[in-house]
Amino acid sequence: MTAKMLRWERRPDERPSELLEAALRIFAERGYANTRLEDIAAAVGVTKGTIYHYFSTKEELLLRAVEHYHERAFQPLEEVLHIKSGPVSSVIRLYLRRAFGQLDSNRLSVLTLLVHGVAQEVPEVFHHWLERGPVRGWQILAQLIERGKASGEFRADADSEVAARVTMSGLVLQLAWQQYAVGAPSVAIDADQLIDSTAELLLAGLRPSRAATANA
Amino acid sequence: MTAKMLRWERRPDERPSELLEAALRIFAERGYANTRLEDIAAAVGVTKGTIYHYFSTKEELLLRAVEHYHERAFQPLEEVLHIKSGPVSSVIRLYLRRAFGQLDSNRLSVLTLLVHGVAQEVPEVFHHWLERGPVRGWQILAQLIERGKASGEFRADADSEVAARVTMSGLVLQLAWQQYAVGAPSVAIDADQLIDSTAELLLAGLRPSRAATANA
DNA sequence: GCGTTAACATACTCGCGAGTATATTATCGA
DNA sequence: TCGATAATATACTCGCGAGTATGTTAACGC
Repeated sequence: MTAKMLRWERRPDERPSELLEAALRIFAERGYANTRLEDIAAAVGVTKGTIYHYFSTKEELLLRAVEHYHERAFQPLEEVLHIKSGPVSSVIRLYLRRAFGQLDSNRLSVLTLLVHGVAQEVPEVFHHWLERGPVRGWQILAQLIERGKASGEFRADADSEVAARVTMSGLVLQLAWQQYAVGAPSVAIDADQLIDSTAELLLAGLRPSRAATANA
Repeated sequence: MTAKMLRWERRPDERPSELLEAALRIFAERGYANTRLEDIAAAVGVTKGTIYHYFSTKEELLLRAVEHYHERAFQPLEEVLHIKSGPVSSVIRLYLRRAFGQLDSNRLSVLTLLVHGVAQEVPEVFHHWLERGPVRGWQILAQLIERGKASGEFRADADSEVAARVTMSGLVLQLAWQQYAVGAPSVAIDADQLIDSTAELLLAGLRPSRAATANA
């Protein structure tokens, strides 16, 4: 047994992302203002000073944490744009399930609440999140709808921009609120039902009516 | 000219609502954490001590301010449930316009961002807002959709719960984000187009398909 | 092995704002 | 008109946590 044990390690490469992930998690749990940098440091096993070695301010830490999350989150989503076979409806169903299904929607919800919380305090973070997150999200869906319009699968007079926006943000908000289902029972709903029903409603709204088809 | 002018008035009846309205406005502008009670007091022409004469804590002030807003906001919305003539579609269009149209959606957006900001700090306020605001909002719409299903105007297999939820929260979030259109230009959109297109998309999604009608 | 320095820790400052204790004064009732 | 007291102002406390200044040590290059 070594009398003098190694008390801490140098981890210049892993530290930053360790800190970013802990930061996002704890910020989301307790809120930005209620989280002390010491808490984040402790969660990683270091102290506050270390944070300031890598990040200049609490605000920057948050911004970088959000960036760090978006980097990974959007890869599987943008993939669906490469699917060219089969009806667009199926691609849309797949897209919505990938974006909001499974466990990761948990993080997404929590991040949504977090950034809204700092919208007035740190608007830059909120803007950044808006552009890299939701806007990208609905632009992908809008593209898919446009494709369906071009192929005749969807009504030509459908407003794809609005349809994409409302669908995506509706799901985002509903799922975010699920975090608070305890304490507000009337908010709770099954996530899969929410996603699937929404997809079907959207597709039904986009499908050409019989009348319009007859005209063509 | 009176040598000794009246420097302040006693207004035991008006003060509370004056304070509540100023509080909601300033909280929304600057965020809950960034707002000092002294600022709210100053906006009304009093000092911090006066606030503590009427409200026991900053948290209570926020809660009461949200309540105070909801009291007035939902009256015109619940009225539409009494409209029994004409197609349900028209009632739904009217409802969405009343809920989100005009200037008051401004307040609604700002309030939405505000309460999300305190979701982790002061969950009670958030829960309260959720139940009295959004939940009530989508329950009204769900009722209308159910009525349309009963009358055969809408598809019998439509998921009115999910349709109402996603439509309402989608609009809420989109309109809330409009507050930040400056600084994030790709978010900006015309509010009326947003509301009208959403209404048409929803109604198109609810209308029976020709096939289903033929079966009946 | 042995400086050197980057990666950490430790110990402070410092301002801010919620809450409180206390002083002042407007106004009502008798 | 004169207490009495509710409505307001004033002046403080006090804890908290971001940021900083300065130590300490792990690990790499030579």
